[in-house]
Amino acid sequence: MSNPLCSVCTLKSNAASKLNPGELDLMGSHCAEVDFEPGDIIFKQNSLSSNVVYVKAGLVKIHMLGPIKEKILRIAKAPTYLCLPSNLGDKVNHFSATAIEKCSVCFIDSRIFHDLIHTNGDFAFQLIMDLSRIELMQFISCTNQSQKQVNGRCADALLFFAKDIYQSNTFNLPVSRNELADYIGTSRENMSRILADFNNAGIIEIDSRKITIIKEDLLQQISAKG
Amino acid sequence: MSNPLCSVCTLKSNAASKLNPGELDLMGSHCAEVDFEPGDIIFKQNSLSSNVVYVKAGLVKIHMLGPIKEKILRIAKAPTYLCLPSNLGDKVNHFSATAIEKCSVCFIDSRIFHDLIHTNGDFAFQLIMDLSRIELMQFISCTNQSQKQVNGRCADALLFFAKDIYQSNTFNLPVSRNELADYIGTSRENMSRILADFNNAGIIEIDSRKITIIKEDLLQQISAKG
DNA sequence: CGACTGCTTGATGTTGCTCAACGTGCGTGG
DNA sequence: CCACGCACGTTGAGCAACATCAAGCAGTCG
Repeated sequence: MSNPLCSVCTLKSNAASKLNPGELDLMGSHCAEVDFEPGDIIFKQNSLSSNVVYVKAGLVKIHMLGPIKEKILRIAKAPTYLCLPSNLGDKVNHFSATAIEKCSVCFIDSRIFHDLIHTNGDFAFQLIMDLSRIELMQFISCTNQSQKQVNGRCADALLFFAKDIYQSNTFNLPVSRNELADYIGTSRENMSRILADFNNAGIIEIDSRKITIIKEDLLQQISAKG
Repeated sequence: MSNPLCSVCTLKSNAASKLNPGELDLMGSHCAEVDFEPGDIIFKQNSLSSNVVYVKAGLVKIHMLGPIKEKILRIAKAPTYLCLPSNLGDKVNHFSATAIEKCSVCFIDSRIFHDLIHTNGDFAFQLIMDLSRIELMQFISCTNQSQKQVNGRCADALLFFAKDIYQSNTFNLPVSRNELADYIGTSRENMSRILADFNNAGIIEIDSRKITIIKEDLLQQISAKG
């Protein structure tokens, strides 16, 4: 844990780049930076929280306990704010966040954050834009999840990792099959089967957690057809 | 269509109640109020939009065209803002809104809205709170939808109408079976069957669109068990 | 070495989707 | 006015998709 100087931080959020030096210093003096290893819990559902969480670098999963089992709601890449929803709307976290790759995270006092929203309109506006964009993505993924069937959803997930996260058709899955299943809403066993099927069909190549997308067009088709 | 006086409006949003008289007049002068009948489209996916939409009174559905068919994302009761996500994040609507009961809707120039966010921190903060609360509800409903099976989801929907919308165990369904199916993510036929089953089991009573919940505890149980 | 975790595969059951047929009420146009 | 199409609702039968159960394998850690 360190007490960072936000003003010299090179990994500022869209919103934070609207702050002036004085405001950044204020934020820095009420802010703690922590590093996390894969698997480390950043914050947990139902715990009290008085911080806004900003992921400066790394990859995290947002997840919550559903009626049956764990559900991964979103896989979020830095830079992103995490705690806005549960924190500003309520005092207790309604979901958990866990690092799935090495992460650098800032915990910001939410009173300061609150004050900055009040005093800096550009900052507030950027936050609203970000929240809006996330809401829209949530809408789309919710629709896909409720209408596509599992191999369509699995194709979606693979393309998501390739395009949005790693910008490469070869990547190391940062999550286990079990987590992947929780993400696309199926069982661990099915997940395994589908990946095996894709592999056998020559659509992807699997070497444990290393995935290579061979026939991207086919994967796109599977994703589209549902 | 009328040119309303926002300052004397008795149905102000949480956010708008933070505005001062001058700001309200400014909003009023860039605002148009329109009434909608059930079934009327308020705005449509893929259409261009330069307005923020505020539902002053009534009930609306937010829906979008998925890979297979229509999906109802949210059923929203007044007062609520609708267009924030697609409008501030982008120029085109990424989903549609349709009245499902008589509605009174204000279309507000989004530039003015933008300006108000910049100049009035309380207003911006309220919007962020509202967006956060909606995002959280979206998370929960997404988890439920992906883990519960259909009759659990159907129970959820019935309880939602009874508790959140009508505050009564007897109510008139404002939507068709088809729409209800799109809402909980199943087929029209299944929807019909499940309602018939609930009816036969004495859990609810159906008279066309009039629903009476008889055994709420049982419905709660079905909802919880998934 | 044994216990454990993560992963895979096959066999078996269940859920719920699809298809098809049919009834109803409503509005339109002949 | 009736015939017709159309949206909505209901019901039954059959089947595909998917979950669950069960067993087994490889790698890892104490």
